Amino acid sequence: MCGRYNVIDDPFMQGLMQMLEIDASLPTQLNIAPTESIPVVWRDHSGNRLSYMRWWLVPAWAKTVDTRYAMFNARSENLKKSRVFSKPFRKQRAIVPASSFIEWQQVDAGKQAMLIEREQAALALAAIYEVTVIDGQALQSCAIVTRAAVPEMEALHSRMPVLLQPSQFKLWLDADTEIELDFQAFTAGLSEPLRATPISSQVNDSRNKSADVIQAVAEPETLH
DNA sequence: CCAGACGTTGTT
DNA sequence: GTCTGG
DNA sequence: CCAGACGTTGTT
DNA sequence: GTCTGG
Repeated sequence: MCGRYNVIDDPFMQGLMQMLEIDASLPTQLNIAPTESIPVVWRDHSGNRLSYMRWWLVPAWAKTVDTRYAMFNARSENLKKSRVFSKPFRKQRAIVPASSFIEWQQVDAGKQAMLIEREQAALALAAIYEVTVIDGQALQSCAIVTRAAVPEMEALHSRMPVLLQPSQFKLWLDADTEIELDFQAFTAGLSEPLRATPISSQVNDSRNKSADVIQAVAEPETLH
């Protein structure tokens, strides 16, 4: 999973942007949902670049934008064989900077939203992007790559976004490098603990962009 | 060879 | 139940 | 991802 | 763009 996340303009995010060699800060965006426009770091011959892309990948051949298929995530296990994902996986890999992401944990009472974050750093989510000509206009769109949850997170949810370490940034963004399905980040354990905080159900409504959406409703738990 | 169709995730 | 919008 | 809307015919 | 069918 990874169907909702946050960007917060704080020192952790600024530090991540610096590591990504992007000379810009990202404005705070809370409760970002699929189909919204999100900041994405990708690489071309001139170096790393920042673009805003539609968070819902549009296939290269599509003539229109639609949401019939769930393309805001891309399973890492399927990147190579999928007709939609194979070219982006080979040549169009990207990083989505995130302060935290949201998981809904199934509990007896229903679903509890959990905010997942690192304690002392922002997150680099692995992504792929595509460029599609729609009505004569080039549209950039992207999907966040997912993987099986690490054991520490399984109780919360069975899937999670692929988290990249700074040492992997260059390799992942380099279009000339071939990445295989056994890429470390698809299967690695946690390099640092994650913190999971139960938050208000106000986050459920993607139209709610107020600070209330990251309000804790119980004590955080450290996953390690 | 060309024509024409094709795309997905997470959850139950 | 299924599709659309954010 | 979740929330919220969604339907039809025959007739004027 | 890439695969399948003829």
